[in-house]
Amino acid sequence: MVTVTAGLSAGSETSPDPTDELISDVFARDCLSRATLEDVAGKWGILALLALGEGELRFNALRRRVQGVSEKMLSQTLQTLERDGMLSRDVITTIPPRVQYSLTPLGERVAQQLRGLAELLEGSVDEVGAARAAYDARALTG
Amino acid sequence: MVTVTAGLSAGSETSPDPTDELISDVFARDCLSRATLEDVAGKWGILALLALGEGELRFNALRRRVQGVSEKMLSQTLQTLERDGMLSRDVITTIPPRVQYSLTPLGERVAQQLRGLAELLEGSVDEVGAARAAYDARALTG
DNA sequence: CAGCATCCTGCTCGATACTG
DNA sequence: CAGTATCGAGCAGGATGCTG
Repeated sequence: MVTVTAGLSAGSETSPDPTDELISDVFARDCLSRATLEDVAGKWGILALLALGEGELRFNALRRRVQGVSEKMLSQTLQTLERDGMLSRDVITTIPPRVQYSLTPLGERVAQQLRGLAELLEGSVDEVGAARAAYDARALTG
Repeated sequence: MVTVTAGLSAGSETSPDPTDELISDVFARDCLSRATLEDVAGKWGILALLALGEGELRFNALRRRVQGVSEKMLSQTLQTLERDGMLSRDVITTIPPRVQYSLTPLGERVAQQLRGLAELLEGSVDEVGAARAAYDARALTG
């Protein structure tokens, strides 16, 4: 795996694997793909993207959908995701003001991946619950 | 969407949608699926699962693969994922001691989803980079 | 309604040192 | 090698109040 992180070839670059077409690597500390992964997969990022995957929403509707998120964190999360090109923010200057959030094509693709993950986990609650119970029982008995 | 979080039916449960077979919901604050989502999608959780998706690894090998993770955080992350039934920890009592980490079937399924996400993002670095540049330029010019 | 600014808490995380 | 224990800094994140 090539781990060049800024698109620049290192002085001693030797093309280790010609079949490898990716120049970005989520395992590399300073790679943009890893930073994006953290934005997208963060606690609130996932839920915001999943919610918008169901259709565009206004700020407070989003806030109600993503239970437990504070105004501050939702605002912050949305700004980060907008900066990463995952969603677009459309201001309708009326009184009262309205702001519609919707996914970009890139955001849609990411949301689709996240949906798969969320559905898998929602369908595995029993399995996870059993695993936790077994683990905790083990911890008690040694 | 039914948002029962513990498999218990609320007193006023009215079966809002008969076609909905899921009883867990990642959007619900206290649902186990959401907790699991946070464990799995956390900063280090994703990378640990992705690394193990390439094959079983020992502690320090995992630590080298997941660049930037501290000993403490890796240990903590692995414990959480083991508790959730995503991976298994096999101790080989030799001197020096060896511990092999490998994915469970559930972990494999989760890792597969994460791989799709990671590959998508690795392939979108240019798009994300451009989006960030545009966003930052906007912020400067007002 | 859709936010930003401010303050403040506490939990996350990294560094360091020690154990089997 | 594979961790655990402890400590301290810093950032995540909640509460509150204000603006357009």
